[in-house]
Amino acid sequence: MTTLKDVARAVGVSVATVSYVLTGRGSVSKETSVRVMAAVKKLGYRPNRTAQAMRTGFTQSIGLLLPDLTNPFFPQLAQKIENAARQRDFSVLLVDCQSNSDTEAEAFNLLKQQGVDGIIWCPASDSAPDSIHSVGCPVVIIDRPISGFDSVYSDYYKGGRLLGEYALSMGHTEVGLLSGPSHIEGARKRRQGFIDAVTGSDKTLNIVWDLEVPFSTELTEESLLRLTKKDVSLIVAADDLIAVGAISALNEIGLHVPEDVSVTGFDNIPWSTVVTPKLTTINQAISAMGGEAVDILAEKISEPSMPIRTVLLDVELVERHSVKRLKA
Amino acid sequence: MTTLKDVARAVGVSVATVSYVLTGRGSVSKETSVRVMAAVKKLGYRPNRTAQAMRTGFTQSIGLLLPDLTNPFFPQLAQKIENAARQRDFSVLLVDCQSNSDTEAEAFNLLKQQGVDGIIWCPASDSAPDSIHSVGCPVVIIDRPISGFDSVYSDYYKGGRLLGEYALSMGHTEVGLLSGPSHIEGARKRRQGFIDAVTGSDKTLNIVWDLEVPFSTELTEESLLRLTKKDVSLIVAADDLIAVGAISALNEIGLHVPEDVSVTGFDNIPWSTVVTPKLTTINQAISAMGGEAVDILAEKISEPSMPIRTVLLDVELVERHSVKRLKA
DNA sequence: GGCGTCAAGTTAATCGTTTCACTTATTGTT
DNA sequence: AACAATAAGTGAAACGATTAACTTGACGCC
Repeated sequence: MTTLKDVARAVGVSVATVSYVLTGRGSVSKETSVRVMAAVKKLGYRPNRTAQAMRTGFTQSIGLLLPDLTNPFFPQLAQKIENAARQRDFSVLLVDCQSNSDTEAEAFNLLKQQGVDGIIWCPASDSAPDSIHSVGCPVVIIDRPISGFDSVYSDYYKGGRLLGEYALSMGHTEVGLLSGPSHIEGARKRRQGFIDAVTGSDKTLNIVWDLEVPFSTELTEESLLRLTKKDVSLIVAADDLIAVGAISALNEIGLHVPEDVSVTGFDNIPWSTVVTPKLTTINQAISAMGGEAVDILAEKISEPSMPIRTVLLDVELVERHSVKRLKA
Repeated sequence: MTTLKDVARAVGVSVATVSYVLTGRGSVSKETSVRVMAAVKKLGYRPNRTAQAMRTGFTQSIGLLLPDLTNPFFPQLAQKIENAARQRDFSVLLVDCQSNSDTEAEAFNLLKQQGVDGIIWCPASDSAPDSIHSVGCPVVIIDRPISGFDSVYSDYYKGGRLLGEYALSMGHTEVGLLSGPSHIEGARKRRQGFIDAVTGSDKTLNIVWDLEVPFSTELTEESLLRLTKKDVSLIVAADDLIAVGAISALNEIGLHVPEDVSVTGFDNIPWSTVVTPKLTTINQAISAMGGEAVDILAEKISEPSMPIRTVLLDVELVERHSVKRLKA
């Protein structure tokens, strides 16, 4: 590795001068400046980030703490975040805690130890571990809001409403809910949005059952059993993973989607276009989510006194082929 | 952040002594050792990795350079690698180059600058950029071998053969190949394995067409056109993504899998069980791949003179429902 | 001519560890 | 009793950058 010293020696000036040229801070003549830059280029010098970090306290890296990369929602997010971060000259330290809350709590200590300048965190549940309070760097929360932190997430409530209005408009009257984990606010909001949209004096939609299942293609025993009763015309799943699991389970018992029963999802993950039938779902602005998170974090890093912000991203219904129209 | 100095002051010894206790290197009495450990615990001291890196030259972090996280094969791998690395007390710096070779080349400079101790790299193509030669840390290549580097990848050739033998055993005689990019060795090997298994004096299988398509669900115009000709009973796709794309395209033109035409994949990504029909494919030992890669890299980091190794992982056919038996 | 001002550099301290070289006290050996 | 060997610990240099404080010389102004 070439160091400042090497460059300084090559040009015949002190390391301070080279540093001043590079940071553009001191007062250096145009001529030396040019000579320094030439040497920098020639030697392929790049500042040692470790040494910079030692001196400045900033590592130019951020932590990305995710619950589970095998949930296809997260890789997309991770890609966007990594790219946005790199554009701003930040590296990304990845931690996948596999939805284990102990690992998650320990991750904060780990990231702190590595000296990250900030953390983008998608919580595995609705609460923050104690370790977050001693982390000493900005944290922005993504996808699953926790109060007291900067956060960026989609308008789940609106998504739920959109689905409710759609169900109504397609003439469904008997529906089953495969709600996500109630300890996750996003899941609760989706459910509430749907319920608020379909209940009221003049509404005719009947929620026949409402079951809590994890965000996974593996449904619970109870919900699997419920599917066999054929007492609903539409199943509203809390996310696409659940929807896909439901479609599989329905096929297994000889029920076709959407002919026999309709299904909706949430998230618009890539899977939703490869299953049969293609899934009607709610699209989240993942790219914007990643970009916003990085923007906010970067701002907070350079200006820690910034007030806490919450950015709510708009969602939209994407209609595909998993819902049957019952009446005109 | 608590520093060594704080601990030293609390105990009433020099920083050197504390450091010796922590690293277990110097000669320290049992008693002081105990007192130091107590203070470390009480103050919640953790060595500053940046400072350690400055002194030792090791950052305890590795780079993970991937082509594209939206290909569902990679998140699985990334998760395994991150976990294996963390177990060994390494952090993971993620770079997703989105299959852009300039970004990929620049990533090596970036990772070098961040001071990673080693790099796990899945190349976007068959060749290494120049920047890799000046990176100055071990690199292990994963999934897509390049000669001259430590590498771990699956036995693609065997996978191809397995598929060929299976095709034969199921009585298919007219098959079409959706081969992957010919600039990727893994794709060439799969194809060759298949061809070697089905050609020979006593073999009756006929390769009607053989088209090159990218590793993606988006097929090329040419291959789409070919699908409409209905001149094959089996389509052998170079990976699951292509297989899924083919199934979609076939459905679009009113052909059913496997009744009208059979399809096989390769990789056994999670998608392969959610499509209809579930995909018959080749399973790769992803967890082992990640684990081995980290093991080899860690060894090479602590002992750079280790000889170059190649580990070939076994694959297996997983039979699901996308291939129809033509004759007993 | 003396003084202040400014530009262009340099010197050296600093960040938190690790580790080499050193000191001091204690023990063992003859 | 003298001396070496060892245990237990300290002091300070080093890693590579940034930056405050300082030096030097040139210039302008009265």
